[in-house]
Order: sequence, then structure tokens, then C-alpha cells
Amino acid sequence: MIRDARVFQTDFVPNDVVHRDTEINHLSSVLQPIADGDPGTPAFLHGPSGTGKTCIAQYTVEKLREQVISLNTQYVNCWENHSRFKVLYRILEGLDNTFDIHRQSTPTDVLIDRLHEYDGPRYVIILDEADQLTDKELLYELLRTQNLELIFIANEEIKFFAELNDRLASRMQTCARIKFDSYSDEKLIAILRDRIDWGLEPGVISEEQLNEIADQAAGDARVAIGTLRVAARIADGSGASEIKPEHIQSAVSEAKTEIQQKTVEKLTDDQRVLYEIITEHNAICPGDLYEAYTDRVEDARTKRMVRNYLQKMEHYNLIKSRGENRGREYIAVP
DNA sequence: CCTCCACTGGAAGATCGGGAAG
DNA sequence: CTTCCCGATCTTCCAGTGGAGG
Repeated sequence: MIRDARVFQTDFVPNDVVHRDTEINHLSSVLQPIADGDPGTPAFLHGPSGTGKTCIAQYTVEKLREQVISLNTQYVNCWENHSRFKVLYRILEGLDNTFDIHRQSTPTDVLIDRLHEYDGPRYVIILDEADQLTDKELLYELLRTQNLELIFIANEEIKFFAELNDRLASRMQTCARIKFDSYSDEKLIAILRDRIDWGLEPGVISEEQLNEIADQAAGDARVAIGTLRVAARIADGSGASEIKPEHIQSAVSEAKTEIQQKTVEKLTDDQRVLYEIITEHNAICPGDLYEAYTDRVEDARTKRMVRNYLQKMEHYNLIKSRGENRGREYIAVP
């Protein structure tokens, strides 16, 4: 049933993206000066998850590479590299300039200096999940570095700007802002159909089932593609010759828990204990939570550290917090 | 109204872990 | 081997917030 599993990977960038023309054109025009050897304008892409921001950024930069002979590019995910050091490291990595940099012995200042010294070809950097950066000042440093072309990606525009100080916010105002809206069902279906043409045997999924997937995904292409992939796998595993409604039903929930499971695996032991306690309760107040945690764990961290863990887990969308101060409760995300 | 106190999150400093230098 | 140094992690301290209960 599955011909090519690659097209269902979350980081797959299609050769031809056909459902985001406006956004692609906008971004291309922002980057166009680079093709003429001039500095471009930084870009800021924002919109809900699964709306193609990352995909379009990578696709457009790839097209630019075809036009410009000497061009360096790098993709940095700030979720995975949220510290100042890691982001700078990844950026220098894109220039093959890290052979003598080691976390332990190289101060971050040296990384900044080295980046400032860079005078090679123009360097396009995609900073994905830029709102996850702990040290936003780094954005300022990057913006004033010669030869860098920056593409920032974040989910919520307003929230992102609210977290910046005035100086940085006004500097960021100069970015070309490109908004990504949720996909309509028709567009989601068109996207799915592209992937199906490449990835699945012909005729294994009906129009009706496609509609169902698009409906469940609620505008999120990542969820739609994930659901399709899991549904195909389930159908294949059960020996069916085509994807049936029941395959989709189990795929929807499995696709969601699959993502969650991956995140839980990334937690430390202490964090996982906290997560388990929260999932065992409908809602739990901080005091009880900390007590339960100290009971289960040998050598417990302090309350302050636990608050950091909880914040992190909320960021990962594993738990939610409700209420403030005294009324605070923690709830597991279903 | 006021006081108490559980809770939050910022700031500053201590500690950990591990590569480099001696 | 030891010593030095760094970022990351963790603790300590604390000001601020707002609900509970006189």
C-alpha cells in the first residue's frame, strides 16, 4: 500500500509547493535583492502550527539557492537549540566554522566575534520557533551582523513582540511580516492528494475518507499528513486493500498520542514523575503535587526547580495550568 | 477593611559535568 | 594526574499577587 514513506515525514519538503502561492511570492520578493547581490530585508513568518511556515521558508530558500551561485544557508530550530550558545553554534556550523569550538572552553563571546568577522557570501538563516529563544537579545546581535539574511518563524505574532524590549521590538518592526492562515479543507485535501500520488498505491483511499481526515485535522497540515500516514500503516498492517473509516478513527488518536509520547520520552526522571502524578489526577494544586513528588522521588529538587519543570512541560504542551497564585492547578493535556 | 499565606517568577550565586591546558 | 574554565542546571532569596478568613 505504501510506495514511498518519505513524503509522510514531518520534515519533508516537496519539490513543488502549490498551495501557498501568495506567501511564497511575498517571501521570494523579500529575498530577491539577495539574488542581485544586495542585502535583503529580514522576514517574519507567523501563523498557527501546521500551516506550512517551515516548509515554505525552506522551499523558498532552496529556490533562491538555485539562482544564486554562492550562498550559505542554515536552518536552526530554536526549540531544540534555545540557548544563546547553541543557536550561535548551529549558525557557525552552517559555515563549517566550529571545528575548534567546544562547549566547555569557548565563551559565547568568541562565537559572536567569529560571526561578526564573517565576510563570505550572503548567509540565509531560518530561525524556526524563534519565540522559544531564552535570550531574545541574540536576535538583536544577529540583526546587526553583516551578511546575514534572517527568516524568523513563530506561532503568535503579538505574543512574540510582547516579549521583546522596546529597542528590539522596533528593530524587528522592519521585518517583512508574512501571515499564514489555517488551511481550508479543500487545500488540506489538495495537499494530501499530492502526498498520496507519490506515497501510496493508486486507489487505496476514497474521496470520503480524505474529507474525513481533513475535517479531523482542523486546518493543520501536519496533523492531516500524520493521520494519513498512521491510517495507511494500520490498514496495511490489518491486511486491508484500502483505507477504511475505522482505520482513520484509530489513526486520529494515535497520531496525537504519538507526538505526545515522543515528548514524554525527552523528559528527565524528575519531570516524568511530575507528569505521571498530574495525569493520575484530574487537576492537582501545587502543594499536593510537590508533596506527592517528594514522596516518590529520592533526592527531590527544590520547589523552585519544580516550577521550572512545570513551565517547561507546559511549553511542550503536555500539561496546562489554570488559575493564578493560590488558585493554581495543573492539568494533564488529554 | 486588614492580615495571612500559598504560590509565582525574576535575579544572583553555587554546583555540576566534562574538555582543554599544564 | 590536577587545575581551569565554560554553559547548563539547580538553589537561595525575595518582591509581588490575590484568595481566605478574621
